[in-house]
Amino acid sequence: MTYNKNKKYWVAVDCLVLGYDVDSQSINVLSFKRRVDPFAGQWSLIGGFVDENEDVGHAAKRVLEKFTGLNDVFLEQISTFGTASRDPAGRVISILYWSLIKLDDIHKDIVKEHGAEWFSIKDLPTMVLDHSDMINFGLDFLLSKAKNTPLGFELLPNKFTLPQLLHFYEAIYGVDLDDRNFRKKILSSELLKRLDEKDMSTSRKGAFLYSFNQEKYNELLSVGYHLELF
Amino acid sequence: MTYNKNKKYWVAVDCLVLGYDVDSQSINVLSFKRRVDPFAGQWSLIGGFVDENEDVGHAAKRVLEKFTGLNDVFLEQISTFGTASRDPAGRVISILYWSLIKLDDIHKDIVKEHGAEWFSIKDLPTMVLDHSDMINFGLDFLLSKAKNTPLGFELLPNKFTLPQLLHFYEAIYGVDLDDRNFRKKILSSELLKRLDEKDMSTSRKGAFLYSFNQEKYNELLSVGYHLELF
DNA sequence: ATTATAAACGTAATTATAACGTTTATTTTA
DNA sequence: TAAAATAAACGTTATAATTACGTTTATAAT
Repeated sequence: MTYNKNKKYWVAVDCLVLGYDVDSQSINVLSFKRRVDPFAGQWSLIGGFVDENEDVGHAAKRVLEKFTGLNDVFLEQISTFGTASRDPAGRVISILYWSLIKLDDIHKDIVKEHGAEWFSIKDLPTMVLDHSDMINFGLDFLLSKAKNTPLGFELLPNKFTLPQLLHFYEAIYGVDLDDRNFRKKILSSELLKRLDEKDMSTSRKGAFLYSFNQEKYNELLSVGYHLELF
Repeated sequence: MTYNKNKKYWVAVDCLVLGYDVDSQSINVLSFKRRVDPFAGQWSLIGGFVDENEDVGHAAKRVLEKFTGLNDVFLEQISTFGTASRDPAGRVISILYWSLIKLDDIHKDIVKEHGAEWFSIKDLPTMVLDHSDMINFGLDFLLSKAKNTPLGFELLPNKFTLPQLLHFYEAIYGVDLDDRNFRKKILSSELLKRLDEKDMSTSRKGAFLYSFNQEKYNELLSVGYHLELF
């Protein structure tokens, strides 16, 4: 065979699952206890090897569903880690994906059933192999991409309040935003739809719930619109 | 060995080399005639297999230098292509890098020596395997990233004129920009340094040459600056 | 000296942003 | 049941940025 003089390596996918907790206003990373040796028992991202005749994107979906029960959620390839020494047990090239999920109760339950644990990014455990590098890469990527894409809406509940949205940006960028100006800017884009429903959990007055209008956003994109959220 | 039940695959790097021709105002892709079977003789991006004990980033550098003679140029990983059927000759996962280069005379000569050919993106040949997908991915990536990063300066000569910079953005986004407003916006950022030197090649008056101030940009970045070029 | 012309500069109207103060809707409690 | 408390929502004004234009300038060729 033509390529035979070249070496072959194991190819894995790892998936950085990020969630945002509206109450504590923190970004959380989903971690599992690694099951395979070496380093079984250490904290790890979810991952697995790419099967024969399996597209790498399919492997990522399969791994995500296997460990979390989640499918039909945001899942995207972000980078490939392939230093020669990244895994002392053998040459493994790992393709990193990320999944941004809405931390509502359903997801919390599903994840608990599968034996996972959420860690705030302010309080991460020591991770196996280069998984800390993967997390750092993903968080940098989040910060740079959330400025001009509607990534934040993948992490917030489908129905969210303007104060929640504001606090999300304040949390990830570590700044204080003026609520009056934020409100004006975000509403002027007309990408949010105000619902006839209020969240009464954090104030006496209650805060109107909004949903993100993905169709409108796609429409605007197709005519050259450039979003600027922060 | 722990991982032994899993299959191994060939892992390659491919490199999308992009150049911008100031005169024809077109983005060009560097192509080579593929040397290995199957499909030897078809147009291809430059690429090669990852060596044993070699970091994948190193493989990309090695491949770029081998085919173009270029080193110390912009080189970045952008995506990994890993559908099971992408290469009929075997399971190969390919990590795509891109290199943005300045099409000055030195580069033109070096590249010619190595038997490459430049194609305008408006007139690309049929490419081998999924290399057309790779090109499309890279071009989309360029458009989305050039809006808020100084990527354009990797593609322009070290010394460029404001009309050249203007035409670059007009070319890649396919729009007409107002030169007076463009000038004002770009100069207000103070990221360009005007040199005491003019390019006399396109007008009697001559156009001042500018250079991009990378240090100033890094400095601004570190205090939360967000560039918005288009 | 005059002409041609790309490059550079200027201005006024409009729009967006920043930095503030005020009002409202609701629950709790006095 | 009126008053207090307070997050949420709304409003205003000054400043800065953007847009849409017109005008001047530096140089080589005639």
